[in-house]
Parts: sequence; structure tokens; C-alpha cells
Amino acid sequence: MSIAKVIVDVPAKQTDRPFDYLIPEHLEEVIQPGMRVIVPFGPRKVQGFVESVEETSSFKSLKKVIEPMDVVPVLNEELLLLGDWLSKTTLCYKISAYQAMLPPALKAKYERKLKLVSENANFMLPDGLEQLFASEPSVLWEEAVKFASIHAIQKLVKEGIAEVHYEVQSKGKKKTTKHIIPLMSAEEMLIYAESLAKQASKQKQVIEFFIHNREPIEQRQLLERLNISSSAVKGLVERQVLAEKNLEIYRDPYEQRQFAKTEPLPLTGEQSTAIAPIHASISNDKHEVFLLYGVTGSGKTEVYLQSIQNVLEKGEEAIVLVPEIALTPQMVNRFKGRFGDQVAVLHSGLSVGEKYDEWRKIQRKEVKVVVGARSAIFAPFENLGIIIIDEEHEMTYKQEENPRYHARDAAIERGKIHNCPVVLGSATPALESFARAQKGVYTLLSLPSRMNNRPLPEVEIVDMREELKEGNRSMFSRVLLEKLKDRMEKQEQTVLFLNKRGHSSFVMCRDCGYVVKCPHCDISLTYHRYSNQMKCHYCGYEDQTPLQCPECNSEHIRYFGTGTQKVEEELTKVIPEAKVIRMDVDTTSRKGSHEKLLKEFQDGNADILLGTQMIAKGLDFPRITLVGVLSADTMLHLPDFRSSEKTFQLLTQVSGRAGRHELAGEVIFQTYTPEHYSIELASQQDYDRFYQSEMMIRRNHSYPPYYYITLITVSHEELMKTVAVTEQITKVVRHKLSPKTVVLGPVASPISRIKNRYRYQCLIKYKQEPNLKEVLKSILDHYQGEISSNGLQISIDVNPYILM
DNA sequence: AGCACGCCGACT
DNA sequence: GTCGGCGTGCTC
Repeated sequence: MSIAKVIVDVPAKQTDRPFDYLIPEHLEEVIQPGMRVIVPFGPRKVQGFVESVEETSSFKSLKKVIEPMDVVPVLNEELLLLGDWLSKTTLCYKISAYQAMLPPALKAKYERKLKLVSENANFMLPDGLEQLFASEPSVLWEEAVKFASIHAIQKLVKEGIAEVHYEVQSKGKKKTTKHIIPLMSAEEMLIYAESLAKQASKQKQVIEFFIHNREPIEQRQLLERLNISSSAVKGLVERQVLAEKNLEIYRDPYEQRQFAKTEPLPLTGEQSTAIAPIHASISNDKHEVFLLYGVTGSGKTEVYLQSIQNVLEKGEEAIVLVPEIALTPQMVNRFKGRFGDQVAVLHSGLSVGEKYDEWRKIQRKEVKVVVGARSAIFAPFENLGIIIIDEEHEMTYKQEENPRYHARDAAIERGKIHNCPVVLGSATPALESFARAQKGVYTLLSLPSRMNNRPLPEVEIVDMREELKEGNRSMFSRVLLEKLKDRMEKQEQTVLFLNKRGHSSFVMCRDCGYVVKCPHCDISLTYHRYSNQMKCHYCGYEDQTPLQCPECNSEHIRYFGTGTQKVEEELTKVIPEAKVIRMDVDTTSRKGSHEKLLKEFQDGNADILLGTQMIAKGLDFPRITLVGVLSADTMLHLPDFRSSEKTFQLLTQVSGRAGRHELAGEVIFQTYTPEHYSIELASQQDYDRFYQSEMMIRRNHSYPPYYYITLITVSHEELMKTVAVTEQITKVVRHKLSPKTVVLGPVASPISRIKNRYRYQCLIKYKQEPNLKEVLKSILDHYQGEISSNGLQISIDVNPYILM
């Protein structure tokens, strides 16, 4: 008998290795590497992934695989390898790596049930428990516990009256609907129709239909098309002319939408020059990483589209990654428009079932192109011809939970395996990427000019300190207000951008400066206007806003800061006639509302679009001629070495929204630090100079791209314990790594407490540290006991993006 | 992660 | 003397 090496669904250090199981004879030919199986594990059943099938095992008493959960492996050979790479590079459990590569629908659902041993054992139940199995011989454990004491239930099990059962199910279900299929040939049907009674006109109609349509059809559609009731169909099914069959259908999130077919556009000289090396790489099956550096509006997307075209003509497949936030209908339209139903779309707005369906279209080779957010990098294609990452500098490509991977790294890894090009596109490349392009690790392709030669918009920096001195205490500078009014008169549109990070509305006492903080986390509570409540964004704690300051009893305690709601409020005060559309988490949480609001703005039903990060990307409307950034510097002061870079990228991005068409655009940055280089250079859209200045700073402070970094965060309920462990770890790291490596810490994390747990960290900066992974693993091993028993948490992020 | 096994305190 | 606390170690 063969042996399956299985990675079980138990994310723990001790189980992070294959377990051997016998493959029962009847499954001998069935079970293959990459399949999910149900296996016994201790007293319960768990899901597992077959890593490999082998002939021998060093373990003597093997259990058998219970059953496979898939007909076809969900992970192919390449993805199994990629999972290995993922767990090794990000130090996560293998099971977590595999799960991260699959749609959530394939995650196991576990049920613990209490089952009566014999069907008629009801009479054996002690007093008070007779009702427990009244309707069914087995009940969910949770139900049983609610019904009776754990003690009484355990007694039942001991006495052999009931048993505990463990069940494993896949979360996602394939959606099936009732289809009608013809059983007779067209000729037979003709004859049958003759034999029908005259009054059976509806049945005749149905037969008529099936004489011409031999394909299965959804019953619902059939009834609708012929305008009949189900009884006519039923009659024919009974007489075996037709049959009912449940067939799988896809939940298509874009079902009702028509996509206008678009043709490749003629390329500009610059575009042709840029695309040539990509095409060369495609036709030579050569892995190469390209950095496509093109200003906003320079036509990067057309380069993507035509590269993909090239790949498709070769019979290969393409993955396009887009930041979640930019995965707007506008973007999807462009791909669906060009490649039609060869495109699958994967993003977080889809339901679990929808994601699963899109994923299966890929698995079954029904599509050739995937457009999706981060996790789409694991699309199960087998002949990848190109991977494109748009807006490659975006932070959303880095996953902030385990496995803490960066989609860019995964893309390059896959590109190597498939010998295909990886194209990183951006107007403001990540410093790491641009540095690599400078060094020749990546090939730099530039698109320096905008399409149709539109000039970049004029940017004006407004010093808000001056405004304050002049007695303007509102959040709108006089210039901005003037221009706003001007656009209203001209019937042109404005986008107001609020950089919300770091400045959400909090509740503060105007007399003593007391700020209401979360009792469990070291963070101020965010004010939510609609419920008049304060909420912690880290642990979910909620409280009523106080009427009196708890510190000084003053009644002048109220919400502060500049949430979009507050801006909207003030906006309607200063320009009452303005029609404002507000886009933020609150107004776009409902499915489709994002799209609806944009549509409304596009149709000219509003003068001003006010929003946060989500409006920084992809907006491309001809009537936008003014962009205002209300506080350009809020991000600048976050405790993060990337804050300047992020500010520059965001401001450049936002400015790009104005004047993309015939009408010229203007941009206003309001700031309290106008002299800061990232604001100054963003206003000139001068990436190259920004790159130079920022690189200098990174070099001086030994940050990426000059150094690699790894962040260790320790958290525990007790402060002393947290500090002690971090101190110990820092010491070990310092001792074991090379003297050139910089080890910072222990220090409190920027958010020093979350959910009543103190957080301390240690930051490692290094150029070359071949033993780092081993050292980190040995640390995790050393604290293994306390992690599982004492509530200690140690998180390790190799190449972190946020230092919190 | 669960769960059993096993060694110490407070109780019928 | 037993019931039950949770520290320790195992799951093919």
C-alpha cells in the first residue's frame, strides 16, 4: 500500500511537518499530491494536504486516509513548491501557506457532534435529557452543551449511550441549479409530439424547443423563455422525454454587465519602445523583471493589455495584480473589454462562493487572464506567460498577517519557475524597486510623457500656518475656497482628498486636552457620528461619548480632528449650494455602493467628491479640474521610515486625478510643513529628485533598500514579561548575528498595547545574514512552551511594511 | 489546536 | 481518601 505524506490543518509548531497515512486500496489510484484529504488525527478528524505519495514510511502503526475532499488536486506541483518557498521565506506554518494560496471556500469547516449510539436509545437517556435527541439522533456539541451540563454529557459518553463525532466539510459549495436535458433524439421527439393530445400545447412547445436546442438549460430560464409553468415540463420528465439534472453553475458577479469590446490602440513611440523588451522576453521564454516607470496617464495599461495579447497568442496565461482599492469597475472594464470572458476577476468584494467560482474557472482552464488583488498571484495557472503588478509600490501587496508575504516576491518566484517576464508598473516606484532597476537587477522601461501630451497639473502649496496667522481657522484655505467657488460657477468638478491616516476623528476635551483612549489598547477611540459612539479600531471596544471630561469635568468635550463627515459638514456651511458626494468606509461599505457613488459623480450629479485613500486611484473623469488635498502632511509624522515615501506617492497619485482630458487641471496641497521635501517634490511631480533625496536618508539611517529589515514583535498581557522576553531575544539576536548587523531594541511598539496585550519590538537591519532564518527559528523554538501555554506571542515579519 | 495524562491542593 | 486544577506532551 502507498503512503500519503500529509500536512494537517493544525497550525502549530509541533505539527508543522508531514504525517504519514496509509492510502486504502480503493483510493490507491485516486489520491494524488496536492489533494485535500480527511485524516484521523488523535481523537478527531482533520483536513490535510497530501504533499507527496510514497512507498515507505518509517512510522510503524499508520492510520488510513479516511477520504479525499477533491476529485482533482487543488494545488498543482508548482503551487506545492511555492507553498514550501512561502513557509520558508516568511517563517509561517506550511498549512497556513497552502491555505493562503487557495480561496477561503476550500478551508475546512469542523463540526463536533454528539451522536446517540443506537437509533432507539432515547429511552436510556437520564431525566432531563430525553429532549436532547428528540428530532435527530445527533446534535451539534455546542447545542448539547447549551442543553445540559458538560458533566452530564460526558457521563453519557462514558456510559456508551452517546459518542462524540468529528466532521470535516469544505466551507464552499458548488452552486447547482435544476437543469432540464433532453433524453430523446430530435427525431424521436418529433414522433412523440405527433402522439400528444391536442390540448397539450404547452408540452408541444417544450418539445419544439428541445428539437432545436439539445443543450441542457436551466429550468428557470426555460420556463421564462417559453412563458410556461413547471407542470408542462414535469409531465415530459415523467414520460422520460426529458430529465431533470442538477448542474453546476457559476455565480458570475459580472453577469448582468455588458462589456464593450475594445481593440488594441496604436502605441505611441514610447510605448512601443517599452513593450519591445517585454515581447522579447515572452517569445524567448526568459524570466526577467521589468520596472515600467511611467507617469500617471502615460498609458501603462495599454502596454499591459498588448503584452497580455502577446501571451495569449502564444497559448499562455496572464496574471494581473491591481491594488484592492483600484479594483474598480473602470479597471475591470478595460480587461473584460479587451479579453472578454477569458478574464476572471478576484477581489475582496466578492462573496466566498463567487471567489470560489472565479478560482474554479482558472483551475478548469476556462479563462486565460486573472485580474485580482494580492492573493490572485496564486492563481492555479500552469502555463504562465506574464505576471503584471500595477502600482507595484502599493502597500496592499504586503500581507499583514501570516503568511506575511509580499506579492511582488511571490510573482518573481513564479516568474522564475515559468520562465516568464514579471512587469512592475508604477508612476512612483517603491524605492526598493527603483534601486534594483538602477543596479540592473530589474530592467527599467520608462514612459516619461503623458498620453495626448496633456501637461501635468499646476500644484500650489498652501501654508496652513499662514492661514491660521491670518485668522482663518477653518480647514479650507482661502485659495482653495475661492477656487472651489470658481469651479462651481464653471460647472466643473472638484475632488477633495482627506488623508485620514493618523487623523481620524477622536474625542478631545477642549479645556484640558484630554483625549479618550481605548481602555484595552494604546490608541485613541474613533468617533462615529451616526451612532454618537466611540469605537476602537483595533479591538472593537465601543463606548458612549462622555458629556463631561473625566479629567477636569469640563463640558467642552467633543469630537475633534477631520473625519470626512466633519469636512462635509463644514463644506456645506461655507458653500451651502454645493452638492457633495462623500466616499469613505461608512458610505461604501455596502456592496456596489462604491460604484454607484462614482457613477453619480461621473454623471455630473455633484460638484465635489470628498473622500479618503479610495479616491486617490483610478478616477478618470473629464470634468475634474481641481484637486484639493486638505492636509498633505498627516502621514508624514507617523513613526515609520517609509512615511515620506508614502506621502510622496499619495500626493503624486492624487494630483494625477486633475486635468486628464481637455480641461487643464489645478491642484492644491494644504500643509503645515510646506518645506518638507516630499511635499515640495510631489508638487513638482519630480520622482527622480525625490528618489535621490530619500535614498540619501535611507543610507544614512541604514534602512531599505540599503539594508534588509526584519521585525520581531513580542506581546503578552504583562508588561514585565513582554519587556523581559524582548530583551532576551534582542540579546540573542545581537550575539548570534554578524557585528555589522544593526539590532534596535527592545522598544515599545508604536502601538504599545492592543487588546490588553503589551507590545515590544526588536528591529534587525542587515545586509547579509545567511543564518537569520535559523536564528529566528531557534528563538521561536525556545519560547515554544510559553507561546502555547503562557499566552506569549512572538510575531516575525521579514521585510515588514509597517513598523507597528 | 484539542485532548489525555499526570501530579498537587481543598473538599465530601 | 477523591475531585479537579492546569502544566506537559502527543497527534501518523
